[in-house]
Amino acid sequence: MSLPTKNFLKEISLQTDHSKKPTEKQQKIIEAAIKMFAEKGYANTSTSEIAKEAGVAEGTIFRHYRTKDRLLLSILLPFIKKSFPSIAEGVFKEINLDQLTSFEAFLKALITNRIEFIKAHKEIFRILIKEILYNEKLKKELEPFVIKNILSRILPMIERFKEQGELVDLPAETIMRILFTHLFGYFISRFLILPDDIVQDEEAEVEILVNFIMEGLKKRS
Amino acid sequence: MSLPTKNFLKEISLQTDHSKKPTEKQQKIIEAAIKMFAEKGYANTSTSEIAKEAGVAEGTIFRHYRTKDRLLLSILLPFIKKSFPSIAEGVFKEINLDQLTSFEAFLKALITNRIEFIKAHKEIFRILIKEILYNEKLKKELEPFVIKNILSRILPMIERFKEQGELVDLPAETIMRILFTHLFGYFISRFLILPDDIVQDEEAEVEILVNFIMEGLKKRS
Amino acid sequence: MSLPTKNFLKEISLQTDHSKKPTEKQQKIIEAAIKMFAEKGYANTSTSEIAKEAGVAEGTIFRHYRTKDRLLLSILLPFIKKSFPSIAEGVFKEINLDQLTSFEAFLKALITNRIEFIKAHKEIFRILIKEILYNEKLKKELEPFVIKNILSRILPMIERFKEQGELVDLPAETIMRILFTHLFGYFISRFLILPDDIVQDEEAEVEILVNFIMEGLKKRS
Amino acid sequence: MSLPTKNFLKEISLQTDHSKKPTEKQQKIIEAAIKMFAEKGYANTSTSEIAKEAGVAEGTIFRHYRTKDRLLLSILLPFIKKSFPSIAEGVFKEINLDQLTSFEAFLKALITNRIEFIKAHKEIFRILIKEILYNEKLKKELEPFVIKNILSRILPMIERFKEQGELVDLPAETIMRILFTHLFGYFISRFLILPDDIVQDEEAEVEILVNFIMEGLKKRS
DNA sequence: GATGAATGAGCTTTCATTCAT
DNA sequence: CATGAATGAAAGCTCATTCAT
Repeated sequence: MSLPTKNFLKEISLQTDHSKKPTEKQQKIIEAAIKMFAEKGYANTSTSEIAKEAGVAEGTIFRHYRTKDRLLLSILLPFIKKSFPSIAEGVFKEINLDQLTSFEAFLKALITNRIEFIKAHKEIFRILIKEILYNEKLKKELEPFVIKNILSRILPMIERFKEQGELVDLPAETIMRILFTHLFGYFISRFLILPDDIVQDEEAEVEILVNFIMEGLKKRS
Repeated sequence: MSLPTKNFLKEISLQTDHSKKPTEKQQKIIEAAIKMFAEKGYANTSTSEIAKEAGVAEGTIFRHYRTKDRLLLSILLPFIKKSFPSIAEGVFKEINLDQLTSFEAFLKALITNRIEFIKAHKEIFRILIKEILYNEKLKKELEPFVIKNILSRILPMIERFKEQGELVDLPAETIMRILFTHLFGYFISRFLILPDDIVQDEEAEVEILVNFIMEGLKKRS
Repeated sequence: MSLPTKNFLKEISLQTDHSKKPTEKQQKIIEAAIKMFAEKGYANTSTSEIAKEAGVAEGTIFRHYRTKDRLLLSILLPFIKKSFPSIAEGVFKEINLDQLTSFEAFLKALITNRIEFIKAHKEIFRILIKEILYNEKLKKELEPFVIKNILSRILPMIERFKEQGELVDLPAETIMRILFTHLFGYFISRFLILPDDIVQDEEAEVEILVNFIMEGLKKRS
Repeated sequence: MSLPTKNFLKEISLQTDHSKKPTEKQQKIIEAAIKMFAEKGYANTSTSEIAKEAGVAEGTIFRHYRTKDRLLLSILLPFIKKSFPSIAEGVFKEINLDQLTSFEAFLKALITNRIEFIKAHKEIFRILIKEILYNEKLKKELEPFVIKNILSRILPMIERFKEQGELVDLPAETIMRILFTHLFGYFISRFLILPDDIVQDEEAEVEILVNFIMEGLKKRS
């Protein structure tokens, strides 16, 4: 895949101008593409397969999305915008941060929020992860974007809780990395590798996960 | 990719018949393929690229490996044989299990051992993970193999330590799943997503990781 | 060549679904393929040669016929349907059988009819014969079809004329075989080996041929 | 197939210089090639298949025969020399022509002789016919050779018997063509299309065949 | 806007042939 | 002599993309 633009962020905002409502055919195409990309991966899915699955002519795909690349981006970009940048914002909006007296409460809110989000967009999440891993280019282009949006928001949060004496005495970046490694790893394991319905008691699952991380990160006395 | 055989395990043992020493060119081909598959993924790498990278004619690849599929398997199968089946065996051989009085010690030995193994074959690990995620077929064929080899060995171990009162009072399968999710997730995050040299103090890293998991899994008093 | 189906007869009827009108390019492709297959044989003709001859892109061939195999079948199947099953039917339709008082008259009608048919499709006939000889698989798949359609129609005819005392006292199968051997042999010699225009007086030719066969087969007194 | 020489006849005599006895490996190669060419046709048989069947290395084939073409010729040329040029000679040698008072006796001797010859070299005969039909070039190069050798010998014979009043009053060329068409057609039908062992009583078969032809060709009173 | 025929670049694979050992 | 690794040209085929209708 050769991404059509060098400036990923600009592309995202340009893409936003798609204020026009998608036609019924467009909807069908997107649905078909999501299904097949998630199943077989972008590179293993041909546009003709998508067209057949969507019940449209192959030309129709290109009329709307110009290239296969942009079809992928049309799926991923809205998802990325809704997920990464707001990774904390979403939390912040739904929770009154001031009332979060503990890092544990913050973490629980964050994880619950993200799990729900991924569950609501499971297939697109799968596509994104697969392509990040498979496609060095996409990964590279996403990296600064993620760093800017996630790190910049979470790091201060960590600093604050460190000051409050809630977290282990490690550099904030290290804590960040540990947190990220485990959370991200958890999401991939759970949503890309394990069977779909393995977790039954979601609340208990989050409880364990938070406990897990907290015990690893909380200040040792 | 259409895997050339239905019986993955048989294929593995047949593949062992590599009694003939590989040519110099064969070595070059394998090296080039590993490099490119790890970088761009199997589906995004053409055999002509591999040939060019290896400095051989494209025909030479097919003289030795018959298909692109089998080239991939030639890389993955030896790795799988060395990694999955022995995931605990390796640990058992190097450590005197009887002396492992605690689950923590066992976990530390296991993780250290596997990290070293992956570090020694980082690129092949990347290829394997990428293809497992990207290629539903490979995943499906690997699943029973993994279940048989990993679960059957680790589960008894967990039972034992549960009986010794070291582990949280959850079903062994749940503990297993939690352990797997986090370890696997950790490996993927660390070796496929984060930059190569982010971990400097490996011993401390394992310490944190084990601590992390132990705190989450140990018996709560 | 690996024929795409096991059931030749089914394939034939499926193929009939050619309800869509062929494109102009499709027509060109078929014409070019017929010309080149007849000239050089299927195996010695490359799809790129056909494309060049037809004045289309190579991809166009595969868009319409999926494989080189099916291109060949697209040419042969309609011909087979029109030729073999009706080998006698065509005769029966055009001639009032009841009025055929003699085997000689029947034979003459049959031969005249088939010669005209082959002359009208000389190139396809050549392709078919060549492939039957060259391609064991095609021959095998065609065999039961031919037996069913030809033998079952001609044998009763022979029996009838034997009863009328017109034919030599040999088993009907033997007469059938002799007839077949000579007719088929004649067609191959004439249309595949001898120059195109060697026969000038067609009527005389048939006369000689029928005479030839009749003298060999008629009842000896 | 691109025949390696323009002058077929010269090639034949050059080839004769192979007075050296073939090695055991050469024998194996020739046998394997004959078997596979007869079965699948020249174009559908790869040199590596031949090598495997013969139990030699692929290089060995090329060491002895330089090209795949020449391997084919090594098989066909001796056969052609023994068959076509002597088509009558063989007859002449074995039979005392002067004693042949009738065309029928000549024909019977000729046919019996040729049937035995083909039966002794059935596979090579098949290869030759297949390639003559499949390969326009070979056919073209063989044509003058055949004309020169066959026509020049049989035509005078026909003239002679015509003068003796044994044959129908048609131009000798026409009689020749009819004879050729039927004989050649008969051989192809019998040895390439019908099953191997369909003829049980060979003597009766020849009897019928000769009768067949004679009745067609003999002088009508 | 929607279609699907047409394209051509590029893919995997085959194969006759060469040549160092 | 025999081998088989290596070659590269050409084969059949796929696929994203274009464009006339």
